[in-house]
Amino acid sequence: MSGKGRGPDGAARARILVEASRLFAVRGFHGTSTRDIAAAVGIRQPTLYSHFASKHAILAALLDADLRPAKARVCAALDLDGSAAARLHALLVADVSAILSLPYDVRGFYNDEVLELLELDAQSKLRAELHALTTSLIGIGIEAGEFLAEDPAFVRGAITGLTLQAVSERGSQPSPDPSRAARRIADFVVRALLVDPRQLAPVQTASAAMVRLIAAAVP
Amino acid sequence: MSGKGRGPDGAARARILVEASRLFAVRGFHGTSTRDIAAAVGIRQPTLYSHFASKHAILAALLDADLRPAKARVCAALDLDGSAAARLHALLVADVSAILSLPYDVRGFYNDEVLELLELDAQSKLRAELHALTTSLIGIGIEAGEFLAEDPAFVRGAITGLTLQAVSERGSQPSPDPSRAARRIADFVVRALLVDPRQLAPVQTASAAMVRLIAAAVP
DNA sequence: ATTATCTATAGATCTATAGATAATGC
DNA sequence: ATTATCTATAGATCTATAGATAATGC
Repeated sequence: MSGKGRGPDGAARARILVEASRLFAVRGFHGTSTRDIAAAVGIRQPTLYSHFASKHAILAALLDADLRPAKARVCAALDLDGSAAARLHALLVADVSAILSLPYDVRGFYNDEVLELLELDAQSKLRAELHALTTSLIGIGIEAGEFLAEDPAFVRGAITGLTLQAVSERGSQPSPDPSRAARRIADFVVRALLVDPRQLAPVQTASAAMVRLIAAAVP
Repeated sequence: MSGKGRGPDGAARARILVEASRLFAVRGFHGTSTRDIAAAVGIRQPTLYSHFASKHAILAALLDADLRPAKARVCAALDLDGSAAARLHALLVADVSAILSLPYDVRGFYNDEVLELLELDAQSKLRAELHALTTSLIGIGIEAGEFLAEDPAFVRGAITGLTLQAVSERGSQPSPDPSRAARRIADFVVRALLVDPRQLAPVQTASAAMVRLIAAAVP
């Protein structure tokens, strides 16, 4: 299985994605060469092109692995019955848990700069949809009088920062207890938004069941 | 003054920093070539090297312009008398106002990846000191019973995310009203941390005078 | 005389392709 | 027979240096 041997189908591709995500996280997309990725995987540089059409295609595959399930989750949260606070809480728990459980180091994904690459139009559009759907859920909470009237885009910035912090602490290993870090973030955000912070406990209770529904909605 | 003319002393250097910051923000450090920077400034690529020893030196100068005053501010906030809540609030107002007033697009600065470059050891160390000082102020507030016992590093992640959001909304133009956005961020963070959210109003009052003291402490 | 700018270019990358080789499956 | 891997390399960059030129200051 060493030397010029072939690995099982798809295994090389999976390893390329894992190692590329780590390198992109530490040095950035442009700061990582295809030689760097190949060296981390233990293959020669041109062999990457048997698995991906281009370096951009590696990044696109990584972004899709993050964004596609995220879109399914936010759509599920918007379709649920219940208060906006409970749904936002459940969405955050499900989102952060899922991100911390990915086999990839996602620190490099939350960098708008990489999406500016023209070759990533589809991922850029998906990210914009995600942002719009998330802010609409925050807006529903504001209109219902559950949340303080903060700018939803501003709140989303805080969520992104908290998520990145959790992802950075985890480093490149999947988190041992993703849901603990996820609940902490969800609690922090919802408590900061609630008009009446004493509602946090009932919101947490309602959220728990919703988390499972949201997770089940991901293909 | 066009063609092969010389500009006033230091003007070219200042323009290089402004344009480089915009390009680094949009495409990242490694995604921006020295040709790109020169083209944005309107000079030839090798002329950059009359003003900076290397491409890294441009980034180092930009990071210093952000980090050095930030360190002076956090030291000033730690030296002030008063509650941790008021001092943290004032520090956030002063910090975010200063960042939004810089002539640079700082979106690319908050990317840990660029600091991994070995040539930026000094800036990396300065950033680490800043983080330690900020988290110590949060820790003081927790020990005093003013703040909920959130992990300070986690709170710092939220602050970073909120700041980046404000910086992204501003784009590459200095903000018309930096202190408004700054107060919004400070209010959000302090309200989320306070054990008793009704303390926000007195904290805001105490903060206002402190903001001036912190700003005056920057060389 | 000084120096900011220019042209020209060395030397080191980096992405991607072409075609050979060897391991597996039928 | 298929295909994952390899070696070799084309062609396009990219950073930085060398040395010429022209604008300013004394």
